[in-house]
Amino acid sequence: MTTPATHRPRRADALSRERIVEAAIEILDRSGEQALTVRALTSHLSTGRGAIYYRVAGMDDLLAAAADEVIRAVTDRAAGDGDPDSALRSLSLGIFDAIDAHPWVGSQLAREPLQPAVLRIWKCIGVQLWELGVRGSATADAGGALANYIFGSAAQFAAGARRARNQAERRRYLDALATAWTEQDAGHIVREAAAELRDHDDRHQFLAGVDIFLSGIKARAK
Amino acid sequence: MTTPATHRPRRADALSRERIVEAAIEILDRSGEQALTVRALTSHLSTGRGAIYYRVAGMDDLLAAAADEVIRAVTDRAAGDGDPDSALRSLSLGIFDAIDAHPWVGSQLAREPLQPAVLRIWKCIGVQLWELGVRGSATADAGGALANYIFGSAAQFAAGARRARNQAERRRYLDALATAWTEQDAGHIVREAAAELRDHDDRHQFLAGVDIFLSGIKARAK
DNA sequence: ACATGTTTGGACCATCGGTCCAAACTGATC
DNA sequence: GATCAGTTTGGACCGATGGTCCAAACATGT
Repeated sequence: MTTPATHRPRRADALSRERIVEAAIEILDRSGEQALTVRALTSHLSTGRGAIYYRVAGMDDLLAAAADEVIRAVTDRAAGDGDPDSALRSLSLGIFDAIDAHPWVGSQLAREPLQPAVLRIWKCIGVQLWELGVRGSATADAGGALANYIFGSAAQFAAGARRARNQAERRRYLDALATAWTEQDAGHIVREAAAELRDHDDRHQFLAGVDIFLSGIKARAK
Repeated sequence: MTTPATHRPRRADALSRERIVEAAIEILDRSGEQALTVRALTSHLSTGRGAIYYRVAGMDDLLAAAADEVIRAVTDRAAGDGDPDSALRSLSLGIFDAIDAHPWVGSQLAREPLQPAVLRIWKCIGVQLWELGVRGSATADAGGALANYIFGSAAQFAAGARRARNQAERRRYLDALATAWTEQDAGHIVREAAAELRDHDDRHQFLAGVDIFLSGIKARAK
């Protein structure tokens, strides 16, 4: 009576959720977040809107899936790294680099706590914290701290990267930040910090933050 | 020849940037981010679109101004608090509470690094770190760590608050998070953490994160 | 060959942010 | 008090968006 669902391609290169997500990532990487529209997808895949909404619940779903695709590669890679300390560091760095390569992931991570990519990161952190000997409610505290630090940095760096693709623009951006910082208040105190800010390295600063966090965990564990 | 610009109201309750921002905050608080449209503003202020774009550069400008309005109140209040440690704590808590009351601020903070509200927070943190004895490049590291932690938490909690206005929904949300966490992997390790997650208090966890960072900063200062 | 239920493409809708411009208004000037 | 110049304002308009819907096109099991 009923035909059980078997695979039934319609075109030579049949559409699939994977292919759609893949195309979405391509568009996001090439032209940024605001360029990922359902229309851009349809023309890129040379199909119609219905075909896409048949596989994907909507824009949110698509973005979440794309981010998860990128993040999964990172967490899978970082899972096996030696001691928990360096595992957490390499996980963090992996996420940082992934966002550096795909800025849109940064904004996406900060947008929605329940999305797969976020859960993935949470779990990865949770496991390493356990290895580190963190137990009980301290797990949620420490995990939340590190995860939220990562997400916050992700969003900020992503916005920075989006704004300043090349080195010159980046320079101008940091100058603007430092200037805005000083001119708002002539206090001598902020001066030095602003100067410091001017030539700092995002990647280095990010890792320093992770270390601060790890130090804090250990200091409180005693 | 030319008439120098004096104040020249057109209606009894003349429009002004302040009044527009105020109205925007009202809409955001009452109906959430997605409800703040230029059209909603015009009808709320019973005016036309041009009148708004005359005072405000666009949606981004408006959101940044609204967030700054909320954040300024917090930083002003926290500026005078005793020792740097408790000043940083009360600043963080102030931001947390502000976001609890105005969830949209959370998403906004994570969106754009150069916006006034973010600079305000950065400066506030920078000053207290100086008081704490942090100098040189450590300032940018520590400040960035704390600031990005705050922004990340802000966005995550904001998304949570948006999703779960009442207690029942909140309950369901945390359950979903814990369940998603466990079912993805049967590993015994994650179980405990997930259970812990189920009945945690956002505010408490947030403050714990701040303390972790403060511990870390002090541990590394030695 | 035929019937069946699945895939697909594109027309359509409401709505958005933003631009533009002519009318309405104000205060200064003659 | 009439005129004028510059400032504010309201709303028509535009292109584009996300999402819904449905009839045609199709592979498959009978």
